[in-house]
Amino acid sequence: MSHARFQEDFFGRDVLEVIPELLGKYLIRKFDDGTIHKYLITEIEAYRGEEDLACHASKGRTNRTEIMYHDGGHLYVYLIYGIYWMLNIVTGSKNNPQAILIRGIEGFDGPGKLTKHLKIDKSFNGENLVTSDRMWIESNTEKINVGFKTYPRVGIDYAGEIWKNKPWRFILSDNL
DNA sequence: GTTAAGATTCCG
DNA sequence: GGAATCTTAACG
Repeated sequence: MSHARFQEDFFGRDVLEVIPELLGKYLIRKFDDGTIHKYLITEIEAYRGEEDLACHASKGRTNRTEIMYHDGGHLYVYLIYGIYWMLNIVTGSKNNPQAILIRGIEGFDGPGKLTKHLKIDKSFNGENLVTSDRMWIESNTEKINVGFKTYPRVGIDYAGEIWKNKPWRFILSDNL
């Protein structure tokens, strides 16, 4: 099969619409040595708008969150705890800050672990998944319908009961 | 300029 | 449970 890279229209919708569809799809990484690897996306979380107190954009538009205000399809990458890079995919329309945190891919569970393996760093912040030659998303032709379960998001105790309890963490089930 | 806290992981 | 480790944002 030729490339089935996802385009702007996929990422441009509301994050809650995109997130169940992103599960079970492939994250493609082309490393500097030219090798291309495909990773099944197994665990992701949604962060939705300024009203979502767990979303970084809840504090408004800053240099850090600027990328989330762009239209969908860009990457939002930041360092957490001084050690780990977090990989997020921006979704939604322009000036509508949303993102999906990639928490797990096949073989590498944990947002900090997978970015280490994928060699993600700050240079990926703002990367465009539609035009990038080192990272993009492809459809999965083998598994059309995937099962998933939802859970509350992780590590956001500060966000208050309402947002803390939103079932916006999606995990791929053993499917079909 | 200083400081507090964080979308995590590993070790004990 | 605690440390590692550094960027961001909120002070002033």
